[in-house]
Amino acid sequence: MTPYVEQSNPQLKVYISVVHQLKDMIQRDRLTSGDRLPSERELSDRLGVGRSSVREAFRALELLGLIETRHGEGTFLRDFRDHRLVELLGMFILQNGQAENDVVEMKDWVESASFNRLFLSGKDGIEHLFDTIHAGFNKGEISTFTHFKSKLIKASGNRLAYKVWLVLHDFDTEGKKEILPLSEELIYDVKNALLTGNMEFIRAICTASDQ
Amino acid sequence: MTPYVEQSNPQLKVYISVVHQLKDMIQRDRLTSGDRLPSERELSDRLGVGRSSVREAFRALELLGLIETRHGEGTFLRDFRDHRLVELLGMFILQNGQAENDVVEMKDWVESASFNRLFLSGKDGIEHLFDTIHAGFNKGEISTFTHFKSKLIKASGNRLAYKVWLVLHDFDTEGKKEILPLSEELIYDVKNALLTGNMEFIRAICTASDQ
DNA sequence: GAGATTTATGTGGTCAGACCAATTGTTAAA
DNA sequence: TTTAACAATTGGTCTGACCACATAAATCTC
Repeated sequence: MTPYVEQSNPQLKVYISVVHQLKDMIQRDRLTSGDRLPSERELSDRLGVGRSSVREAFRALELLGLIETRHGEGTFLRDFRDHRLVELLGMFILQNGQAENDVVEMKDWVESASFNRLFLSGKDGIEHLFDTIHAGFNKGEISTFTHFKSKLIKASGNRLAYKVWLVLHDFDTEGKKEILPLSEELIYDVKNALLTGNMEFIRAICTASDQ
Repeated sequence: MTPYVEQSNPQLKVYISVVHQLKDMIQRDRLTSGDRLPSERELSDRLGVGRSSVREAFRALELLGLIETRHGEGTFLRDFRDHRLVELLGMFILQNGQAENDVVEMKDWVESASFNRLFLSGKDGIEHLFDTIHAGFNKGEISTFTHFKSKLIKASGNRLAYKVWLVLHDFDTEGKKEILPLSEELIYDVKNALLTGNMEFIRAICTASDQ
């Protein structure tokens, strides 16, 4: 009926504005990963909003992996590179009767492209990478072919691709178990294939391991 | 009905478990975009948790753009394409250009692999596909190169890859505009390249259009 | 009876307060 | 000095209250 005075931003929810103010605060104060954010109660007080609204903003950012909360300690900023956007998106994209073939194929694509990227990165990088992988293998930290492969993909340098691969892999390997044992010899073969650009060999190995 | 039995993992926060149960519910009930989710109060009751915990889960998913809440109406599932990945990335993550490079590169991978898949599908499929594309072009339905490209990727057959491409493309083209005009000749050239397996040509075109 | 108006109900939006649990710093005791 | 008990701070969760918005039902008006 009577047109009432509209507020500055009628649609904007409080928790959204808190998110934005947090972003501004982070930029203004040059906060980086590990830095502590104000407590929920202090922020609630300072911004003049209810604590529940602050929590809604915090929980949203926490689910995204942008902040980390420790009970009794406080809320801390995380490395933004550790965001969980891909996982969350994948959680809802990869749901309704997703064709398994699509997932497997896409995973193959990411793997192939990652290996190719690794090959293009040059000899030195590969040598150094396999030094650490060998060390990990000897210490028993890397014991499965899948783990070995994930190290390679991660090391290939595209963080996004690695995250996507992890999600696809999780979805793809529901209830499956590792069948291909990892040996020093296998690692050596893959290394040689990467050095020489023998991508077919690597694909063959991966195909054999992905049952 | 059956009250939710408290989960075994005591560390798991309530709102996280709500997120997972929402995912399961969506999956189980085959909910798709536009469908309504239970109200906060009903969910709170059904899951045996406080309404504030349900809200924390809802707010997180809302910030991601996976759900939509309408005051007085309820909470609805959104199309995954309405995700807020772009804004969130821009707000917090896009500090180093690396993240952006990752997106561009990964998009390239998906495109290349899709085109290759199309090539492998054989002559008949490509001919038929371009019949409909030509029709769409003449009717003005397909007027940009990007739209043309998206048709190809979608037609390549991997629905998941298409979804992923849409997300990546959204991010990649933030604030950019189409610069490559779509012509009948260009369509013809791409078709020939697909028929002959001239992937380099297609990549060159795409690279030229993706500024 | 048809249309407009009011009411009731359901829903999200927000806040305040209470209580618990975990952590840390301070104080008191040994 | 070391250790134990305590207090303060902080996140985790629930409950209840109230408002704003939307829709369906009941009511009124013509």
